[in-house]
Amino acid sequence: MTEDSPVSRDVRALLAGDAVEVASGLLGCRLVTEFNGLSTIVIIDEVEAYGGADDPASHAYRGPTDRNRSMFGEAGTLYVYRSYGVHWCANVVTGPRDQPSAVLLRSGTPIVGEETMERRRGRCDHLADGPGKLCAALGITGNDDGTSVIDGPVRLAMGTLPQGATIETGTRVGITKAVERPWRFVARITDGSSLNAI
DNA sequence: CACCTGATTGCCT
DNA sequence: GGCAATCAGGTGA
Repeated sequence: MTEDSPVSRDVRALLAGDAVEVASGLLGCRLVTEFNGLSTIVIIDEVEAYGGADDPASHAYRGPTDRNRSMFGEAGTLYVYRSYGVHWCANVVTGPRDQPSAVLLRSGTPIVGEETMERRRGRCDHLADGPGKLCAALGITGNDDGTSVIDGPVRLAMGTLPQGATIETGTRVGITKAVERPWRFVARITDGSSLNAI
């Protein structure tokens, strides 16, 4: 076991709580990848919280399966799943082991490696403003499922939102159960525009 | 083992 | 703004 750096200790502390508590704290944090020497970093600006047996909208609602196993791991585990048979979506697991709870990373503002993201996305706009797009831009795939955001290939780094940014809550997107819970968190600039607006 | 649905995206009208 | 694409996991027979 290696010693935590001050930064990773902060990340661990941040992820210790329940997903709903942790979610807004992830806004402003950096998501970092480096594959084949290509660095990419985004500022996380939209997330959603998912629970376990108490949350009918969660993949973990009915207990562990081959797909959702990572959600039952320790805080900081990455849960990557295939969406609509085409896209990858990434979550950061929070809270104690065997107590499923995770934050879906829905959107980010690119700050490093935009050129790499453009190539991976095959376009020059809307690089990471959606859960599937975010994974595509950062090169995150099912290979990264179960790895740690503390010391794995996909890392979380502490960060803050830009001056004047506010956090807006809303209902989760694309679900059909427990639709009323306000477990979606979006960072916005004071004029109401989204952080990643082109 | 067949059927159904989805924590989405991007193109078309 | 509407809708097709696309397929693996999950559910029920």
